[in-house]
Amino acid sequence: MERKLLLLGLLRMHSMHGYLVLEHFESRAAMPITFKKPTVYNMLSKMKADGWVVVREEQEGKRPPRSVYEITEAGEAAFQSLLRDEVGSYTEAEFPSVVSLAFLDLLPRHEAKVLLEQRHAQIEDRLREVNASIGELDMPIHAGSALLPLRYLQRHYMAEMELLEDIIKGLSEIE
Amino acid sequence: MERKLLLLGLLRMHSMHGYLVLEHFESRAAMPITFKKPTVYNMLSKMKADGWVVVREEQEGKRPPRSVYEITEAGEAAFQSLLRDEVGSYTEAEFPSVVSLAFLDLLPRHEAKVLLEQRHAQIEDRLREVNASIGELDMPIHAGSALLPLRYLQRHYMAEMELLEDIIKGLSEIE
DNA sequence: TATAACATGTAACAAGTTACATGATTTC
DNA sequence: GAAATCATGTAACTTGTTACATGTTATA
Repeated sequence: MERKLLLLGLLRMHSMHGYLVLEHFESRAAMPITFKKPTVYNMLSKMKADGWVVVREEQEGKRPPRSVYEITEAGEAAFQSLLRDEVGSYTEAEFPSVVSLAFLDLLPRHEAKVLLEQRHAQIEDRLREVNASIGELDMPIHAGSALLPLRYLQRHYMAEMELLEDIIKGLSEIE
Repeated sequence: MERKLLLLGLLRMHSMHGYLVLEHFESRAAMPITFKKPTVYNMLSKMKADGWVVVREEQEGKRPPRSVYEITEAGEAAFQSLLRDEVGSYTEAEFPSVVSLAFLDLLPRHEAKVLLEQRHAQIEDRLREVNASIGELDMPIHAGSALLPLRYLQRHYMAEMELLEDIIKGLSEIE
């Protein structure tokens, strides 16, 4: 559902073709969720079948023709309804990477430390990416609620890193 | 992968039958991830086919017969290898419920507030569940790393609630 | 002239879910 | 005697991914 909301929300701002949509969602630079190519193209044709969008063929110069998707009234109604559903309800996130922490004490202290530091570095990279994409926006103060997901990701990564630091510190101390 | 790790980790502590495994994973009381019935039974038979577990039929009194799964040496090796993979790497979580926040400013302030309060109440319920299951463990201090996922969930829910409170406060102030 | 970027899709597969199906036993 | 719990599974479906397939046009 949240994928539909997101795609409709994007098309609502600007009509666009699939390839452009992809550029928005192939990285987690703006959203804590990603789409792959076939997902986007499939969703677009499903939305067309459902009457949520209409398609217009466009050709700029000699480039490959584009199918530009524009939201319809039915699409806008779907968006409004999805928005209310989604804002008012909480869908659990799953945290696959937390599972393994339950078995941490089975690893030799030193090995655990090395592995957790690896993990920490990976999260640090993601945080840097998010920071970068926030920096790229002009006047982030005026960006309104579009910034919330990014701020959320920032907070989340920082919390994860703090947790790891605590665990690593704990491992070192008891030695 | 993390599901396999978790299932192996459980069978490693105690051999058990599918129904008992289910009781561990149908709620998020101990892990930020859940399994449904067919998933558990399918995984168990896959693990059997892979030689990670052996099955023993057991009958207690006149109850339905149970298939008790016991981890093998190959299963233990798989567990050890999965554990190292998983601890050392970070798998992104997706946050479906954050997506809709990007469009918050499209809602009338008052409606947004009501919906966010609904959501807040739902998270509060989950937090209560987690707190309860931590309370049920005896001597949580000695529980070792098994407690980490629960503490993680606690932190996560609290952070989500704080974020919502901030947003709600922001909505009220600008009125 | 090779490679990256532009542009769109299909087919086969993977993972997990819902709904279906069955049957005994304990508890109310 | 009905309902909940114990116990195991299959079939069909949903969602999303990887791999396959194609062709043009800038760019290095």
